[in-house]
Amino acid sequence: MRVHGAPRRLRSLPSWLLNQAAAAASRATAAVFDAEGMHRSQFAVLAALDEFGPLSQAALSDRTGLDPSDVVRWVDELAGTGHVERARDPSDRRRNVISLTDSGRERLRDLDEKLERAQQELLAPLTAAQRDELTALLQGLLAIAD
Amino acid sequence: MRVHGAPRRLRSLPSWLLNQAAAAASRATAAVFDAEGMHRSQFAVLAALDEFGPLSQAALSDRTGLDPSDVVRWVDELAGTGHVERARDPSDRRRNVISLTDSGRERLRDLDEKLERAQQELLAPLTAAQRDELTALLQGLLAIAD
DNA sequence: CTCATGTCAGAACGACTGAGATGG
DNA sequence: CCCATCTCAGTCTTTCTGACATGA
Repeated sequence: MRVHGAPRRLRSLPSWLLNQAAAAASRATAAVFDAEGMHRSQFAVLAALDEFGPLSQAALSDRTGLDPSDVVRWVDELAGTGHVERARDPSDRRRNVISLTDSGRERLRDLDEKLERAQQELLAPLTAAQRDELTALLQGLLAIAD
Repeated sequence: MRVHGAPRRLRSLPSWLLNQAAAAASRATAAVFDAEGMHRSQFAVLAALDEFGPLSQAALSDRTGLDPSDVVRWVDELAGTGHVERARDPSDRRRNVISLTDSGRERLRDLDEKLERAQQELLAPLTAAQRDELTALLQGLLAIAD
């Protein structure tokens, strides 16, 4: 993508810059996920399960921001590849309890490393201090505390 | 969207933060474009024409980052609403010369105002200094000089 | 009855691909 | 002949909507 010659109106507009930067970020991480035969959203699901333990699909939707109907599909795939397990919650039989398998945990560690390298690549034009600052500002914008 | 309870792995990952922030930015500006019956990409086209004067569609694609085949459609619509004019370039008859009409220039000023308000809303959690810093960091990330 | 949860099919959208027509 | 430009049709992806079944 050519952005170097963009009009000032665009290149000084935060919403446009965020969209361009997100596109660059997607390109940077796509290679990782493609190589692993895995999808971004699946990584989000694995991350949520690793941090919070077994969760219902509704809780997974809340934690990841994924649409509930999409959680169905990603969990289907992750269950198919053995990275998570789906079980009925005995205490509330509407719910599925999704839990991480050892294989899922391994895959997550794999992805951590490779994603870290992708971040370095994406953020290459920035100094270490600037990277931290950008991260902090984005967290602030999204009202997320780190 | 619920991001407040996202796993640390996600909420400290710049590529994820950029995607979430871009989604928030799209939501903030969608209201403006919808109300004006106009699309983001049309704004980008108008902005490029206003800053650089009449351009071929290929040049518009370069300036805006839009796909050439999408430029066709947006210019179609903008010509239909009278905001731009399409003329054959006499010096190279493969090319269309797209130029902004007075009506297009007016619309652009309209959008400037309303988009500015949308930015304020989007960036509300940040101080003025932080907003400038975020803008500068994103420009740096995209290797854009302001 | 109501609400929450999970499931499914498909709509809507945006970004892109490939092929063809025209002309330099 | 090769390349640039524009156009069109259609794919691919992601996200979301609406309807439904099950169960609290």
